[in-house]
Amino acid sequence: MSGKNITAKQPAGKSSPFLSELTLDCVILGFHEDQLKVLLLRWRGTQEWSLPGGPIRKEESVDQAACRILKERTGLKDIFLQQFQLFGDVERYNRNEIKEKLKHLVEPEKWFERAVSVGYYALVDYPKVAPTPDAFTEECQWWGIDEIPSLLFDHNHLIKIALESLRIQLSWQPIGYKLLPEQFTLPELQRLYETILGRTLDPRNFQRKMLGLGILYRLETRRKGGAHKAPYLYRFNKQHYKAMLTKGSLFFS
Amino acid sequence: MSGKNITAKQPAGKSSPFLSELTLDCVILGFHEDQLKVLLLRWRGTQEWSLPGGPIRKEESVDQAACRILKERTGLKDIFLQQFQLFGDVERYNRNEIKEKLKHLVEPEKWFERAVSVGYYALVDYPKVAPTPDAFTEECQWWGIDEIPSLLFDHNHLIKIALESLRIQLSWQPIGYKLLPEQFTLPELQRLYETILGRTLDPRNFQRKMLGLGILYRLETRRKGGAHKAPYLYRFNKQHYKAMLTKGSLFFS
DNA sequence: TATCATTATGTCAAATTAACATAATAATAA
DNA sequence: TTATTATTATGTTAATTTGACATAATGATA
Repeated sequence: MSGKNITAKQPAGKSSPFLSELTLDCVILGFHEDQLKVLLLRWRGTQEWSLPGGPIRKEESVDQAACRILKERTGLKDIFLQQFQLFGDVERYNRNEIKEKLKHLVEPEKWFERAVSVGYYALVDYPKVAPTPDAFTEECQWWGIDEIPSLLFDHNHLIKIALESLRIQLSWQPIGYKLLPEQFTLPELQRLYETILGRTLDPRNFQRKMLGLGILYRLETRRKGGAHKAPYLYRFNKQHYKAMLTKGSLFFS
Repeated sequence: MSGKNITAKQPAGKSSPFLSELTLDCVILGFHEDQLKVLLLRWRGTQEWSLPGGPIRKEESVDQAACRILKERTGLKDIFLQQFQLFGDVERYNRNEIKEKLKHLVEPEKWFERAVSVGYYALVDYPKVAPTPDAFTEECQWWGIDEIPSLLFDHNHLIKIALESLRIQLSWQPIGYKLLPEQFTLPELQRLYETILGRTLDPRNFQRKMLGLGILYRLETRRKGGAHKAPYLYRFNKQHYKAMLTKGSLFFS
């Protein structure tokens, strides 16, 4: 979210003609029960939700800030994090409507005049996350991507753009497995792709394409437990992935 | 570039733990004599070059700032502008080596402690540009993309990333024509693609693919003047392009 | 009117994609 | 123990797209 900096000292540029505030917002995505989930925070004493986020420290790079925020909210590190866009509309942050909702937490005159925010999305393994609120919030919770309420700031828009970026990147790079545990079955991976892309895929074609990439390694073991044929387990194979990257493939011959 | 704000009032966050400075850098690309060109500025009294850019005004959105900077340096508006990345390394901006080079222009203690910069690239029609320096610079000039000197800040890196983004976008969307005049021939377009992608393309396959997109409109007239067969002129067709966009096309069936 | 440089164009083989149905099997119920 | 159920694993064929390839046409100039 873009609110954690609201206790910071008075905005710098009070006398400057230039804006000076930058925050970072994180669209943390998980996959659970065949549904994409996003981690949201509820602000103290309100029913208002927003994305996790906050300002960037002077001694850390923007990427490091994204890692830090992710770590603080989920307990996870070494996670796939992708910067996807800077959101720079003039009125995205400092709006009376928002200040009114949060006035018991922040005196309206303490707000920065403006804050621009850089969006990152993270792909995490759902059960590994320990959702943790920050100083301004009292609840940190997964929300189904189709059940998200109206959020503070421009965070509904941010999530929308994050998903569009994810879909595009997913068509280029096999990053889907990052939302799954280390070992997963092909049907699980397929359901994940279907969820993100929003349409069904043919299992035979999916398998051919996915295995054809040569980046998945089939294990000896199968996943047992269902009342049906036990599926093979797979793991992502970093070696093969690197080999694939060198090839490259695009629009023109 | 990230230097225009150096005369702004003292950095805000002097007492804040959070960074507060944001600038914008613009990779303005043109195409001339079968070469990609980028517009660079030479700083007053130095041989140091950088990208055009500057801080963002409080009353303008980040996109608007990009338009403004582009307009100021080239005289052009309504141009293809694409945000491609935020550059947020801690030491990208405030480095002794840079301050030393520009100390006759800016007192070293006047520099912001840190500035993060958002990169945009612009695709312009080369002959339409009127290169214009800003307050800190005395020369504004096109440079061949392969002849760029060592630039201030992280601008060499910025250009590299801009080109990578452009190549990727070019494989998705037929944006190449934006670097050409309103009317152009297929061989011209092909040479442009070859230049950006860095490899030769087969003219028959290129034509088939490009015309197959249905977004080019062949004019009656041909371009005369060369000692050879006169090529047809084409124009981009916005109608067809929109139709194409709705289709979508990706990795999975 | 011959020459030169460049443009315009078509075919075929190979690779990729889309569409489609059935046999295998782990768990559970009968 | 056997049958049932739900799900997984897998192969073929036609359609489409891609890659590789060479020649005839023509505007300007000599």
